[in-house]
Amino acid sequence: MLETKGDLNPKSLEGRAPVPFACSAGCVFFDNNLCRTQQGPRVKYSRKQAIFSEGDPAAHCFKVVEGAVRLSRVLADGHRQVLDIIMPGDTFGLEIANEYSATAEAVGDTVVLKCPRACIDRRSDGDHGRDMLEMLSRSLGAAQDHVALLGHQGARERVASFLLKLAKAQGRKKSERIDVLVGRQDIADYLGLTLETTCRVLSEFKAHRIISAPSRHEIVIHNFSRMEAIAEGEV
Amino acid sequence: MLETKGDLNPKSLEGRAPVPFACSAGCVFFDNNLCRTQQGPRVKYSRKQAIFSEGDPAAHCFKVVEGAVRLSRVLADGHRQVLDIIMPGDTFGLEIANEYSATAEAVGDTVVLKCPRACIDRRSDGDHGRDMLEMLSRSLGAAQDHVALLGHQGARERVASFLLKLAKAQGRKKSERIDVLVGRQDIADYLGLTLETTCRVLSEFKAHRIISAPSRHEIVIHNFSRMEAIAEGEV
DNA sequence: CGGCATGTTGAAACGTTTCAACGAGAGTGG
DNA sequence: CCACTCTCGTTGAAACGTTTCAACATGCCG
Repeated sequence: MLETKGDLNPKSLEGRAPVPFACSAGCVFFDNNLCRTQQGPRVKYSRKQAIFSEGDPAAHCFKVVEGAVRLSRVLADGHRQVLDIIMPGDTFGLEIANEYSATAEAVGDTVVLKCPRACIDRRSDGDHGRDMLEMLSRSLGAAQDHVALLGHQGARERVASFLLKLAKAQGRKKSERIDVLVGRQDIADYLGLTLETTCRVLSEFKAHRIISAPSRHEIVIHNFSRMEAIAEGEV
Repeated sequence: MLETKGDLNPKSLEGRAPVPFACSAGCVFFDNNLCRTQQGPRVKYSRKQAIFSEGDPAAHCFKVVEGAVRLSRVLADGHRQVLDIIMPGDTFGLEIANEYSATAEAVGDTVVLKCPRACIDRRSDGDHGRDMLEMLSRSLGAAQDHVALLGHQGARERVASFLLKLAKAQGRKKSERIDVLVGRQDIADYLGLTLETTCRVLSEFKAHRIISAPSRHEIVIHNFSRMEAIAEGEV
């Protein structure tokens, strides 16, 4: 069930190899407001399409503009671990090794910015260097949070944390609708749980009227502070 | 039971604030062979001493020269998660935020290199920029490996992976003695297990003659490939 | 030598996984 | 438009592994 991967948008800067990338002072890739300005070398991927696969030569790094990207790895035993769900504004695929260490796939229709790695290698100076450090640092922080979550938390805490993460990423305040971008299996693989356990916890939250689920892909958090308490382990 | 923290060595460069740091072209911090060359702004910490604590202003970043450093975080529920055990040659404490997001403590007597963050901010260019990216990238890779480990692995796999990680970090080949730098509780907190489970797994390995433990702080892996098989989940 | 931190082992309790069955929704073709 | 199928989600009951609680062993340092 492999899907074809690569650029959907033939007009991306990708093709013009010799001129590496407009990566000097004003490189849009490093503009944190980019998601709003909507300009730059945007590439579109459709639902479930692979952006790169584990082991591919790490030729570009990316920033999510719209949609979301699932970063995952398949373990020796066949299980899949979702390492991160990357939201608009965050970056992925910035590797120092020559190969990607994980697979990135679009979750729903997704727009990303693509920056050739040559640009990183040649011009990792000044503000760009700092920006890249910042991106990596943020990814590292997210990974460490993830470790802390998987280390000592039960199923309830994990699911609650995930919902709060989604709510925060989508800028939601109390009692607002959340778009659950990914399916239950993805949530489970991200949280290190089984699909069934994830489902049961969600049902439990529903039963306690902490959330409701108008549809498969939407969740409303009715009791935000309760949810935060659960995430903190205050059963 | 808080221990006093800070420099043991008053002669460290720490005090001479106005002259930021000899961080130009030849900055030793970025020399990957540094552990061998043994020169530079070395600071010594003794067993269990804090190098920095979660929330402290992130004024320096560090590289381990000798010994090992435990990076941990205390969660809301009081549990402690060990995020990483940092071995010679690897870096820690490189934050973009203004505060450290975890606590770093020396495991046994430890020598580290200390680089003021000002140096990072001002001179994150050229080769240094790349080196820093490389460090962060390596930390990120380690964190992602850790996530994968905690996500879908049982106690046996976790302990086996940890022992192999130690062996690798110490450059051991088959059937050599490993220095278990940290205590059982640290191993447990790193692996997201309880002290008892960790202990039981170790005992099981001993019973199967895969390892032996001459002392509390030493382990010999007798059957390396068996250990690797266990780490991969091939029970 | 005592005293305390650390490590080890046992048995019961607990939570998650597994296996299995069923339900609901989306897309397809008749 | 309906019936079909396929994927995805939901729920139940038993099996499994880890945690918890408790007791005991060992090693280290005063």
